[in-house]
Amino acid sequence: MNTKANQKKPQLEDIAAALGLSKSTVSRAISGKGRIRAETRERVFECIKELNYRPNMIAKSLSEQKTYNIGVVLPMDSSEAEAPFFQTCLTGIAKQCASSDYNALIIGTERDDLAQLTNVIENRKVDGVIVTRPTADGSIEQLLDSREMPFVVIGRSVHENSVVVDTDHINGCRDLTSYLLMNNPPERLGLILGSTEYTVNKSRYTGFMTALLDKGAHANNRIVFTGIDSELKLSKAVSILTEEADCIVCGDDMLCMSLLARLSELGKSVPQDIRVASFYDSVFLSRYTTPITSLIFSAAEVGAAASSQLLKILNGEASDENVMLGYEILIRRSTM
Amino acid sequence: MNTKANQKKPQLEDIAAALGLSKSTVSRAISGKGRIRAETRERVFECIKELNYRPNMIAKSLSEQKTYNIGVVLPMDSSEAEAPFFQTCLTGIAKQCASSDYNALIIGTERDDLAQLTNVIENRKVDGVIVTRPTADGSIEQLLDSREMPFVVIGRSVHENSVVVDTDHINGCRDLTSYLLMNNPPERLGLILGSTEYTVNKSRYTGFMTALLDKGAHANNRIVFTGIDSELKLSKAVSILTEEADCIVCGDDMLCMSLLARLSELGKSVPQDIRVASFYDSVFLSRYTTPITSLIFSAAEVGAAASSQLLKILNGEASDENVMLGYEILIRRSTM
DNA sequence: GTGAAAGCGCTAACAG
DNA sequence: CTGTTAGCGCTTTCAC
Repeated sequence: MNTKANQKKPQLEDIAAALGLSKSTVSRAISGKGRIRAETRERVFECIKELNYRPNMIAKSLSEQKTYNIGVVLPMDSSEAEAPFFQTCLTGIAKQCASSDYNALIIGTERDDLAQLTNVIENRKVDGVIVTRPTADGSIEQLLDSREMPFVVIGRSVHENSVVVDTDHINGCRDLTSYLLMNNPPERLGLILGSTEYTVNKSRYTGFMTALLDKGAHANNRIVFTGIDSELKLSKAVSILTEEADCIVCGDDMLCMSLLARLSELGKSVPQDIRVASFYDSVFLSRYTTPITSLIFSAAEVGAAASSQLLKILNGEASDENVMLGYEILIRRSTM
Repeated sequence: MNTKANQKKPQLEDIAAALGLSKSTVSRAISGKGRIRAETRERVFECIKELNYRPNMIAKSLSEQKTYNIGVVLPMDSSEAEAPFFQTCLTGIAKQCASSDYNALIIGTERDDLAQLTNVIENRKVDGVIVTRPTADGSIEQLLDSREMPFVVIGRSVHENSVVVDTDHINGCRDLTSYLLMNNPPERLGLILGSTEYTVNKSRYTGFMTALLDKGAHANNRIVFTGIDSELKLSKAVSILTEEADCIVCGDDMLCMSLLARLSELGKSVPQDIRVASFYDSVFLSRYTTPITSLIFSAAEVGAAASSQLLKILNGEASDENVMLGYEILIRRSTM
């Protein structure tokens, strides 16, 4: 019961001494690498518990040239900083990392400012990186690739060597659009998509267009808007849409929320005057006055899957395969 | 121009050799500690640039027993995972850290599950911690304190030795409530606050009550609800509020959003039938159909201030003083 | 003002 | 199967 005194953190050497073994034997017992007698391992584990030993990760890091951290590239532009997707995604990443003794380290990017990323790479603070929102120019992946930093991209990447984890946005958006075209088909179906800077919006566009093709219809270009990345553009788009569309699909939750606010200002009500659906759901839309029909998928699962892939790569389990996750479509009042 | 070949990362030794100096001298030149001739330092810096040297942070860590990481304790309960405050706050933290060669490492907590935090502490992955949402039992701070991990708390803490960075919620909520009581005073002012688990909600309650006291009024307890932490409780509260209140103040943006959805279901319109204000603003409310009057402050600034304080503490600049940040009140249509 | 050498705590050959 | 010995790359006494 003298555990209260001598509170110095025990290290490999201490437990080796206590057992009359050498550091390396203890190290092997812990790592499970190399030959070791089962009984010895038992004794080591017991002792570890008794002395409450925890390895010093920094020393381990230096020796193994690994940090046991993965970087998470997150958009920090004020326009995106509040988007629920990234936060929820981070939840999944953190949880998955925790189950492998890894931790998630934040890397903020603003527009094309990759300073934080560059620093993290140069300071060797992470073993790998998850890119949560790839951009159209692939600059993030390019940087990562040139520095030989393993990475996984969430969403479609323009970069060739990327391992990708994504929701099937193309088919998802196609299905949602098809649904709209089937049931009580709108006369004039409009679309609003966010910045063309982000690859996900290209997938969404493709899905939308494919659904139209399937139906033998074609888009009314006057009411199909892409690259809506400012309130001004949105404003212009909405003023046309309210006149000429009877149903609008939005690229994501944030955009949809803005759209809904505009519609309300103009005295248009959903779904009576105009129906609305969204290609991404979040609490913004599920709790909206009129719950919004939307494509729904778990950002947390996406994050977890991305971590899982990255960790496999880092462990040499060469799983450089892409992962495509599912989705559901939730029909809510906004399109009834 | 032979920089392309020999792409091994240079280290202290290399630049020492190139200059005919010793590692220790170079180290001193970089750190600025100890005596060193100005000219020597110049030469070292030049060489560093030329060879594009970056110190190995892991080695530095081991030697200095520092990680150059700070942990950010973030709620990951599904109920909070989408709350904009934390994400925006993280933005500020990351930015501030980046400017000091530090990085932010995510620590998720769910309810009273402090497993991730415990692991991070035991694995010595961070030098200090920022707690973004202190709970009523002070368990996080207690753990941190017992492990002698420096930390800063965002929001009021029940723990004595905490350094606190906070918005002045008490006065903020008092001012907002006072405003409501002054201009076109409601007959029956209701309140809805979130979980009593979180200290911030206590501050808000205090502010609300103080405003009533100031006015010589007292609360109508039938329409003052605290501890609303589930849809069920909210539902019950709302059914009473719609009958008995003509103006409602909400604890935060998430709660307010839920309230607004309920009101809408019940056919009540804001502000005609009932006025609504919120003790915290976010994109949820500013872009709502009817923009909501609310207390507004910069989560990013809060995060930045917290990092800044923590970094000072870590640098021994013993700034264990609390920081209280300002706020504004934004009057919007919901209370007109 | 500068250099030599001893760590920081762990892992990984290489011997035995 | 286990012990010995070198590192990993930087910081930091302690001499000179």
